[in-house]
Amino acid sequence: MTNSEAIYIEKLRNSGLRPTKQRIRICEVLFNREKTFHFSINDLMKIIQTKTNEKISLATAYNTVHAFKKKGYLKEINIGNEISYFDTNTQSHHHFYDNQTKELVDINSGDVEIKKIPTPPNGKKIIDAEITFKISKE
Amino acid sequence: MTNSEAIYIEKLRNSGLRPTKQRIRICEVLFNREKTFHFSINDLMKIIQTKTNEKISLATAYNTVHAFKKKGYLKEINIGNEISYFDTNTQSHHHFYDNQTKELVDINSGDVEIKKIPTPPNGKKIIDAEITFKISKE
DNA sequence: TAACTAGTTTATAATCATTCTAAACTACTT
DNA sequence: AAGTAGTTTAGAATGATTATAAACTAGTTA
Repeated sequence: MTNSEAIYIEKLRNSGLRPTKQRIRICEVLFNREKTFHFSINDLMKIIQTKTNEKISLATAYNTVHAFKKKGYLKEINIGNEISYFDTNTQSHHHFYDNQTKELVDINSGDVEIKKIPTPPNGKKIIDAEITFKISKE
Repeated sequence: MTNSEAIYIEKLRNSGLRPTKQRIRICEVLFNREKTFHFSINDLMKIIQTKTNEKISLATAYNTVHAFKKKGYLKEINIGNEISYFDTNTQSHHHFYDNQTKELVDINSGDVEIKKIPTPPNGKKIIDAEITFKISKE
């Protein structure tokens, strides 16, 4: 057992999720990284198929990613509506979105500031604000 | 022929789109309004079925909405990735999005101001910036 | 260790929005 | 009146996601 495995087993147990082979593999793929990571379920499947011998079923990938999202380890990002992207950076932050390449790039929270905030409709409160800066080739 | 029909026929012709029955009906549903209007293809189908005797096929609804988008009469909005919404307000503007009710509300451009704008990645330029304020019950 | 139970995984089927297809139809031109 | 290019249409196809239900497994208890 590698060192990181032990960490993920701990993490999963603490979240009330049983540390199964599949979940540990997915943790390693997603969280064993320097930078935060954007991915689709399809990306995740490809990475697992390439880097691991074990097969993980598509349903498990969906189940696990949703479980991790529920626990706050992943954030779902909805841009360009075709498919869902997930982000290992779960803090509120903003994105560049390249319409041509469909690439998503995190923006450091400090690099953006909203000056004037609008009044929400009656009986509602603002719980989050996210800016998408659409970009294209110069 | 009503007055508005004539206007839409003109508008369609000027855009290089043949003024068919179906397109004129859709224009009336979408553009004969005081306020700007958010809708899904499904919404549009329902409205047409309710308010019109003529049936319009689903494919035509998609074709027409996409044609109108291409001509700049509609704007596609991608929030909460399940389905596409379209907006008759084609200017760059911001939205409140109610996660519970899935409702989308326009924000007046003057009510929001971005103070600090991040530097885009190399070779890219920012073409648009849109803020989504997620709201929920107080 | 053996047996139990609730939580998981899995292959497959089902669903739902959207796009494709190809045949019938129609606006506009000549 | 005929031609042709653009449109509409029903239905099939696609692709992401979710549901299903049977097989499997982690953790508990005896």
